[in-house]
Amino acid sequence: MKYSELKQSLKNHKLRITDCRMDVLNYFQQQNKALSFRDLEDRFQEYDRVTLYRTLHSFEENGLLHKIPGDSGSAVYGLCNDCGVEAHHHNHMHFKCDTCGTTECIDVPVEIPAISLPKNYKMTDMDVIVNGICNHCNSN
Amino acid sequence: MKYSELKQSLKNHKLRITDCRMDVLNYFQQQNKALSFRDLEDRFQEYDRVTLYRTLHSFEENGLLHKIPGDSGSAVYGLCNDCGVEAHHHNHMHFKCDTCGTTECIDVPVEIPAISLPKNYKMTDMDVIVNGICNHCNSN
DNA sequence: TATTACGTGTTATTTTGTTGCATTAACCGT
DNA sequence: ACGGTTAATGCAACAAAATAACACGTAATA
Repeated sequence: MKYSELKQSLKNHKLRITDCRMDVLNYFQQQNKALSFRDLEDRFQEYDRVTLYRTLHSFEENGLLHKIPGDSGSAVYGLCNDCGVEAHHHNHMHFKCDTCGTTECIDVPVEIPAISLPKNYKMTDMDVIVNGICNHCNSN
Repeated sequence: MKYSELKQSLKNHKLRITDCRMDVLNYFQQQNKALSFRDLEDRFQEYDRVTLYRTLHSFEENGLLHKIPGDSGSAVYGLCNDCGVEAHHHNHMHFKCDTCGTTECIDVPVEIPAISLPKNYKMTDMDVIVNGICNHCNSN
């Protein structure tokens, strides 16, 4: 992704352009998978841990990243596609590979099935996490 | 739930009967919702932190509890209904209330919809987390 | 380019999770 | 009921993850 596009992406989400943010955003774009704080820490030793935490938080705050539910303990983040500063729309699902551990956002819109919730419950949103074998691991 | 039933439940999952385990299991039964380590730590100050960690782990190991995916960072656990020592069967879904933050296991079997995964992906399991307003918060 | 508001690095602190070891308690057979 | 074996507990130390405070530097705007 081009430098100018990254910059525009940050601007669109009302974030100032800084070295750290450009690098982190670029890394997410390149990797095209969900990343944890740990991943960033390993990759960007030139930036302070605290700065990386703040980068993730500001990205999440401004709709550039979304937290992906997982039972691993530490949070994992994925790029948002069409999220504005205010509202998130995540009609996609998440796929976690049992073999390599990678989590991806799959752009198959989730057909919300006719889930009959108990009386007086109201659904506003839904997360679907599919576990299995990803295309990469499956071809080995 | 009666003392003898709690005891039997522990035995069924090949766990020794101890004060801590009885109390924790009883608490899960009473609360009837997902609990975090933090919840236990607050409730049971008479037990050492380490013991509570180990209690959660042994319960999970032996199919008494299951970890529930969440984006909160720290893990949350829910009671298993029909899990044996070896295999977990979680065809139920999880509901997290936006208002009170409570996570519950809803015993509505999840009809796995016809999700068309991309080529070469293979699904083995699926987690569904529904966000919304729970029955309690909805009636206020 | 000067001002302002925000981002960064540093340090310190808090919270969270783990490991090793000595003591205690539960289980099982007799 | 007793005694031996094995597992659970508490304690202390440690390690890792996350947050807070503050001084300094830098991006945006006019």
